[in-house]
Amino acid sequence: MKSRYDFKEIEAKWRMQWEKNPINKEDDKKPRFYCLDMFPYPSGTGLHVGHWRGYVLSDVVSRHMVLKGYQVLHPMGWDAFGLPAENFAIKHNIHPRIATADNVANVKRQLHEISAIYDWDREVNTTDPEYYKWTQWIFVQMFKKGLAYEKEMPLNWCPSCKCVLANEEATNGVCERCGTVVTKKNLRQWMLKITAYADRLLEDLQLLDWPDKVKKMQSDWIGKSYGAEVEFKVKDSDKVITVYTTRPDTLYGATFMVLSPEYKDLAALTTPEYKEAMEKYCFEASTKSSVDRVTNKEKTGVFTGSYGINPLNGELVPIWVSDYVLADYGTGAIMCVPAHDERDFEFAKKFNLPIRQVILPEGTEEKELEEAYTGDGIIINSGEWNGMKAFDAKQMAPDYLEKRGLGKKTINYKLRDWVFSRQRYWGEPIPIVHCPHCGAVAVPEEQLPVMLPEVESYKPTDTGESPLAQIHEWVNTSCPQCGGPAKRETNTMPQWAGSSWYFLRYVDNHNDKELASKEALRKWAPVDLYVGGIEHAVLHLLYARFYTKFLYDIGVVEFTEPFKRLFNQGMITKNGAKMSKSVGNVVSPDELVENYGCDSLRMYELFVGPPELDSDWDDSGIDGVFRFLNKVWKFVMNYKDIELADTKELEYTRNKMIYDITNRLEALTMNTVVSGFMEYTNKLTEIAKKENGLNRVTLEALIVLLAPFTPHIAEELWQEMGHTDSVFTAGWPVCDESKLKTDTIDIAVQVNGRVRGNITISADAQKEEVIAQAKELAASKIEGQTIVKEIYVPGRIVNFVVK
RNA sequence: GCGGACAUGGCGGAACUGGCAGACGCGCCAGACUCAAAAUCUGGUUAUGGUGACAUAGUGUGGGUUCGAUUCCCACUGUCCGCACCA
Repeated sequence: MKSRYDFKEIEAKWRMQWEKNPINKEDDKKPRFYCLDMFPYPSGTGLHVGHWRGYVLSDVVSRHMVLKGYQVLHPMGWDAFGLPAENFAIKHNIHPRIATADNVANVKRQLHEISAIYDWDREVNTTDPEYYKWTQWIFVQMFKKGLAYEKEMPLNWCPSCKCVLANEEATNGVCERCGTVVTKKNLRQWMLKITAYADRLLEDLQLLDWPDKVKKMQSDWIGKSYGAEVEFKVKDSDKVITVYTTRPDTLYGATFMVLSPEYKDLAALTTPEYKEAMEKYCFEASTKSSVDRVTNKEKTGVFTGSYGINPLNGELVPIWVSDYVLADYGTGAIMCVPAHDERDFEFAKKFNLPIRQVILPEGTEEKELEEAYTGDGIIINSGEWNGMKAFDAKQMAPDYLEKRGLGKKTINYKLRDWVFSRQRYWGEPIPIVHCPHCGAVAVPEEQLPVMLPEVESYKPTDTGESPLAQIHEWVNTSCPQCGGPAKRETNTMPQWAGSSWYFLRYVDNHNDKELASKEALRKWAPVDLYVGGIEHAVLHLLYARFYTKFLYDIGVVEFTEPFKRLFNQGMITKNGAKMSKSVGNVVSPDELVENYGCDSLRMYELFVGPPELDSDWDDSGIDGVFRFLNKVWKFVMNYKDIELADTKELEYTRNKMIYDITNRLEALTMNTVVSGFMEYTNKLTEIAKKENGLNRVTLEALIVLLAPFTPHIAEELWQEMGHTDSVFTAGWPVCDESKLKTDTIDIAVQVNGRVRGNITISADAQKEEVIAQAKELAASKIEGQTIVKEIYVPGRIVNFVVK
């Protein structure tokens, strides 16, 4: 008998065993389960204890499913294109491929320390030409369907990364990667028409078992709104200004209009008198960053000199220009109802424009407004609409306008098309050839992949041109369509391209005929459980949903959503800060594994706190888990050869343990699973001491329950119990619920809601009997007072209300 | 500014549909073992009062509903997150 828990020896031994004989073999007689982690970027810093958290959780689930008799797909790979490797390459003049390969090797070594059941035959790497061939293939399909198109427009430009950014990468007007304030730059770029999927991306959210928070973030990002487009004729002009409004019910209250500085007809609408001021204002607006446009709270603007005509009452309304109106939302022009919109109110006050109230809060009198009133009420000052409820008027107005030819019902989205090209080296080349005769032509599918060429300098330029543009022998090619001289597209794809579909490749990663075979996809996809951080809520997770829907439309996959269930694990911080090399607070798992072992660290990762919340790392807590595993070791060693008949108490405790651990594991409340293990081990130890023994069925149940969490020690103890096969063939213990009913129960006795003691009674005792006993117990507290009411909640509580 | 989440001992955190608050762990205190220390084991550990059984208060603050509230409702304070002039 081994008296000491020698984790080093045990863990090395079982890692070798599993390598020889994996516990998770494919077997189509079994049901299947696809459990996926968001694949890592192989950074030079390597993994820290925060990465472990998600990987351990998904591995616990995977191993649990194996024990439940499933065949499990639990793969791992590398999201390896991207800026850090490229920046490293620029600094040290080492090809990003080499730096990436080094990092992959190191992170892979660290991943082995987790002892997850990854199937490394299924490894994918987004920078592998055999992989990005299919990333390019998907782009070509989108191009053929008109979903990938070129457009020149002002775009988010990060002056530090020297690269354009998608809207999703520039929230708050700041670069998502480096925090630099984003400016605007007018560039020709490739776009993906994700807006064509806006409605489906919104509607299908309801099919998903995802955290509400993520669903809300996506639906807010898509930003669907219902309203109307209304046409305003311009006085003494043939121009018409169409505005978009979600409040057509307030149309009678429109007292002026505002155009964005980029509005297309602006020059024609500006009278000579205001021309100079207008040009100055528009020039200034164009040089402001989007952050300045927002943070400069004070409203600014210039009058055009023109007037629009309110289509309902024929009133003349002055037309102004202001940068608070966005060029790329709605029509770039708005009608202003200062009485009922805060921004319009502010503008009207600043420039002394009229304010007319058209909604009166119910039960009040019309009086001068101190601020915009945006609530519901009764329509006034609005011709034949007077007396209606604003809410009803809002519903009715679009149809009303449409019938009279004054406007139409409209739906708008905040979601914009996805800016898909980047002016950087380390990414997938966009498989397009520009021909002076044929225009943009897709590279024929049989010529894919378009390989990323060697280049002398990886340095990005300030001009918005990719480093690839310098390689003339690569750039100059012939047109696949007419054979004439042509030039290759020199931009590359954003990092999100490879990660938007990688979960499909795992199911059939060696396939060189198609992205993945129908059979393999049918077998494994979509993903049953997806585990990763919340930071991708509107980036990767939105893009992957879009790709999946597109691939569904062209018949590649047979499902419309990639991830059935999503779990967002919280971040692990150190001293309250996100772990980073520059802050110097990175806690590496390597040393902890060395000192405590993989099993202890796995269990402690789950014990630090609720897995969906952020937790601050504290090394000292791992001692508790380590002590626990030592206790389990001794406990099993002490009692494995002493067979005791089941007592009622033991039977109950064992079944309750199985019941609690299983439920908590399936709810993914892993911190309570760990505390549950400690609690039940304490209880069983007490029983064993009292009875002077235990039994096999109880010890084995404990060992199997532990197996997904601490697989090495579980295998070793399983062997100590005399088994020759793996603990993962044992099957998940089943709780006999009939044993959860006990003969006696404890009932708390309260007087006026305050607990005064406990009574232990027979489980099938009648109400009268319970109350009689409770009364006896509480006699001294009731004495001298009268019982007004007796409350009896069977199995829980008796409460006497006394006066 | 708008929207959302959260608030429990010295610390991390438990508490299923309203029913014995503080499980479990860390830390701390005391004891055992030891020449000594570490490790290990045993006991204690919300606060106040009492030698004591016990009593009283107590889940951010103030109110409400209820026989009974950490849990439900209202207001406030604080922390975190998302969006950021989307008409």
